[in-house]
Amino acid sequence: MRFGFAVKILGRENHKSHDARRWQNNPHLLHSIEFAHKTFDYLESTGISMYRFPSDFAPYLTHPTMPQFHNQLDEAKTELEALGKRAKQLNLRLSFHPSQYILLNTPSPKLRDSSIKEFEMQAKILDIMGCGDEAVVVTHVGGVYGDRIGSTERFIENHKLLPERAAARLVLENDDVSYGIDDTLKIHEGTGIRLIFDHQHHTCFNIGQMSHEEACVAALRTWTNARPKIHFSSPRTEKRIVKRVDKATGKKMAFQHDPLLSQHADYVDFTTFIPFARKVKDEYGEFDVMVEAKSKDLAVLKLKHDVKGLEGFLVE
DNA sequence: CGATGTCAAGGAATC
DNA sequence: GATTCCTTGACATCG
Repeated sequence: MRFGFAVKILGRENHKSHDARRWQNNPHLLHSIEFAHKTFDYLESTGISMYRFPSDFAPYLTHPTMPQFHNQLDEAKTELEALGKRAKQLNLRLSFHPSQYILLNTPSPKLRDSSIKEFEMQAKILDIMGCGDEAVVVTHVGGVYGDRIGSTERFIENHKLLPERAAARLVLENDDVSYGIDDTLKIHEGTGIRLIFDHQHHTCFNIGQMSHEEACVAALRTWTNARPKIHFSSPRTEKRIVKRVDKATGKKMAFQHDPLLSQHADYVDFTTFIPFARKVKDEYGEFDVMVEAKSKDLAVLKLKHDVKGLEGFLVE
């Protein structure tokens, strides 16, 4: 079992995950790759073996009005290959997760096509790096557009438009408001797409009768060519004070929010994780865990510590 | 240097 | 049809 986190390292100060400068300053994938080597240094020194790249790792790579950025994969080919070689040496499992604006099931052909381009490019980065089938690009089903059934079917239809390499990398995750495991399983039947089970999302949105363990095992069984992976996080339970601009006065006001199931806690509640993971492992076998906690890598290190030496857990 | 505004992008709820 | 929230960090500019 591997544990990983997304994008940002909290355990090091002044660490950048990618070249985030604005387009006026000509950011480039080559700079992001240098940062990624630093990230890999950290993964190596802490023993973390799974990592998700930032979605804008290659800045403006598919931006419709900025063609000057569109050749970055060619321009950084050698460096990407070297980065991939190093990932292999470190036995790292890598992934991407495009942003909320990338939507395969949109009714807009324009947005659909630009989304497909984005999936294709992120898959291509992993291809150039020489990553195996375990390195995936994660997406959600997308919007409802007033018609859940139609929008689900449109995902299946639009999936056929993906270039072969993009389709091979793309995997589908259940979300917390619109499309649950029942929906993603249906889409799997129609497309063969592999499924990520998100434990917290299943807590938020589960219109069927499946338990977390049942739903998870069903998702894991869609992986035929690589070890499956799940997302795990715990809901935030404490109340939270946020500051927002009050429209009437223009002043910043403090608002108190109730705890929300969909918000991520700083760390993972291992008293939930351990029995869940045990059951799933008994039923299915080995899988990896992407930790989506606010404390990122620190939460991974704590969870690894929490399960270390426990019967049934072989932490890689 | 600290504070504040801004960033490519969509969807859903509300009126 | 227009507006606001969602939500996050870091870049970039302003005073």
